[in-house]
Amino acid sequence: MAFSKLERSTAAAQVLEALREQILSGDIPGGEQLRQERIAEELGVSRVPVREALNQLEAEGLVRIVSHKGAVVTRLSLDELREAYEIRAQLEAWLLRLSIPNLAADDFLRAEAILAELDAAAPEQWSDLNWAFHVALYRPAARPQAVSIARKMYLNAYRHLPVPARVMGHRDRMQREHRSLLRLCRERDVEGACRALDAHIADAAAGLIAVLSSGPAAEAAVKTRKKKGRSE
Amino acid sequence: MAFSKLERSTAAAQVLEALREQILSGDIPGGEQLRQERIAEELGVSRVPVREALNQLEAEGLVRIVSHKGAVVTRLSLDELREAYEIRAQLEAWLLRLSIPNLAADDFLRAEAILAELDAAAPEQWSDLNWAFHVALYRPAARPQAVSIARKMYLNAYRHLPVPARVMGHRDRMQREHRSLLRLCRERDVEGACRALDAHIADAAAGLIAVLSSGPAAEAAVKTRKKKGRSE
DNA sequence: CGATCGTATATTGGATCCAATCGGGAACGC
DNA sequence: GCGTTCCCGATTGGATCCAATATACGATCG
Repeated sequence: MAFSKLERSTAAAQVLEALREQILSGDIPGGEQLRQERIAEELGVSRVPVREALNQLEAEGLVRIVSHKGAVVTRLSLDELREAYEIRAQLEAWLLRLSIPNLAADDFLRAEAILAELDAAAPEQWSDLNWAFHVALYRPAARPQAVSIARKMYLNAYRHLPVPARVMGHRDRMQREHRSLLRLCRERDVEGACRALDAHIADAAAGLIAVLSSGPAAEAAVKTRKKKGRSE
Repeated sequence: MAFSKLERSTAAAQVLEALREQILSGDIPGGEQLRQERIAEELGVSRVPVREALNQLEAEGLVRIVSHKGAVVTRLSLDELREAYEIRAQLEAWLLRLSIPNLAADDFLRAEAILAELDAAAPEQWSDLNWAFHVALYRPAARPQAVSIARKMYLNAYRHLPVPARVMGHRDRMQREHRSLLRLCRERDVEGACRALDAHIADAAAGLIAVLSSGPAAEAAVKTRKKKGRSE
């Protein structure tokens, strides 16, 4: 079995965590059917906590449940992906605008530390570190709900990027954009920083959409894997 | 029992719908403990679908579940309420900006019909109609996720407005603001309309916050009711 | 030969039963 | 008198069992 029986709080919470992790990482690709029985036995619990977790995931928009048919991992259309990035751009630009005047030396240090970490990190960590960098810049804005929404949009889009496209990805370019964004924040150039942030997000969107629309081959490869069974 | 056994899809979905309705309408006030047993017998189902519904509500942020202690209806702090309105303002201004150039005669007609309906409607319908008006203006933007987020923020804030404050509320003022906003949209005055919308939302926020911070009496009255039991 | 209806099976939805945990109160000791 | 400990009731979490429903396959009839 692929999972180890963790010992923490409730079984439902563990199942939720495990499933969410696997969905957001792309380990379980969009379109995949989630069978309660299989998940239950893989995690060593009964179907009840699995169902509770699935319900929660549905409310989070990560799976879609149809009565008596089961749960399927959702997949965002190109339009939905575009919109997710647009929403991020709107919210994060606003956050940055609020934040820049109050960014402290501490914040800059942490942001730089994250960038340094990102330079050396393995691809699986890029997503989290990238987001950590963004959030570091928004801390003084003190708008947790907005950050949470933006994060949700970020993760929900990122999982659609096929794994091969992540490693060969545009990390250098991203890092350049990060560093110039950080510089603009240091100079308290609100308008410049917001423009840079907007461009940065638009860039990421364009990259994802380019991969998805030009290379349906990769998508197909991911889809076929679901048929073979993922029980190893 | 307060609920009639509806016959539709699954029991869990019915419970979810019923609970969400009651929470968003303010019928079940924030801070209230939700006992599975009671809800189950009131709706004539077992505790299982109730738990599934509660899990979903937790993911929606309407209740908070603590292990082995139960579910409590969440209550937003003043800061959180302020932020919810700010997020609405950001997203809806963006939506309006996208929308105005493409608003058709049809849209204006529908918006006006909603305003007319609002003039005559009972207080319980104000919330839905108010939102329907806003959404009518955003239709050409074709950004369903953003609308959905804004709606969630709207509903989540509105349920905190004590019922007495709703009826004596500022409907006339709201309607004036609605009509001038609509006029600006007709004139394709993007900047003016966005300013008006921003002011409109800020107004609503100020009203709610004024009621909540000046009149903790009403809040206390609501809280005490929870002790008496709501079984009628 | 094809379409349609029925049945059989797999899978989900729900109910009941049991276990784990929390809260409060009583008994005990200091 | 006050604090501590232990136990009991209440409530939630989880497992097993049963019911309902959808899908697939095959039989029957036109």
